[in-house]
Amino acid sequence: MGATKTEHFTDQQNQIAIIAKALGHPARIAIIEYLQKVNTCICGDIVNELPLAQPTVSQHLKELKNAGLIKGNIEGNAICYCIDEKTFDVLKNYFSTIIQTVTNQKCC
Amino acid sequence: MGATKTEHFTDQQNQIAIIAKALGHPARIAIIEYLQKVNTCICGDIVNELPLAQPTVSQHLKELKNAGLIKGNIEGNAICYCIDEKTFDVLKNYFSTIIQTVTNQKCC
DNA sequence: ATTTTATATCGTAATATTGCAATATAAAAA
DNA sequence: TTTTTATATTGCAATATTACGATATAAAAT
Repeated sequence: MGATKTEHFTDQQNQIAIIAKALGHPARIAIIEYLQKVNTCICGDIVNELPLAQPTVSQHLKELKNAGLIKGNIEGNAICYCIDEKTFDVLKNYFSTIIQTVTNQKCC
Repeated sequence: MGATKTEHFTDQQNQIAIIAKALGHPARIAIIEYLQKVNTCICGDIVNELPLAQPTVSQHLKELKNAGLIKGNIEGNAICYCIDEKTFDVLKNYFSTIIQTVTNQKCC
């Protein structure tokens, strides 16, 4: 026990959960908001924006990248990061569908 | 070390992270999808829908409720659960803004 | 009153996450 | 070529999450 029982759920359920989980930390939200604010890919500079040590930031960036929320291109000795909208679109559409279905719910 | 440094981030960043985190588990996504499917509040019945023991489901329901994603009303000896769209709206709008900002990004 | 049904809480083991110092890597600058 | 700069990886301690058996609670049914 202790580990998530992913095998009991559908691929789509697991995929949505993985994306949501990656966004489930304020440092990672702060990274996304920074990339949104500068509105371009950023080479370097992310570590200085956050109140966390460099290895910690690197780890958070890796998780966002694994979930498909950001893209990273090597650019010399720096790495250019930017938001990958496609994955945000997946989430947005998923939530939109839920909201639409539920809006006229005959509920308590 | 080990604990999330919430105090370094804004209230909004923490709030979005808390909601996303609550959705970051396939069992909780499955619960949301079940509530969406039946399209009404459900009294009882959720435990039988999931491949997890009753205390585990109860715990997941509590987390969804704490994050504001579902509402629960006591109805006799059962509890009626349903989706709380307001919180999904918060997320949807948040992601919509990100997507809009980023769509014309001059990126790598 | 007792039993059943639905749900919550407690305790705890297994596992995962968070954060960082130390170190590694690899390109750029000197 | 040495140093600097940017980032990743490793290893580990602190903490959090996941899952569930056992047990508690409380209303409904008998």
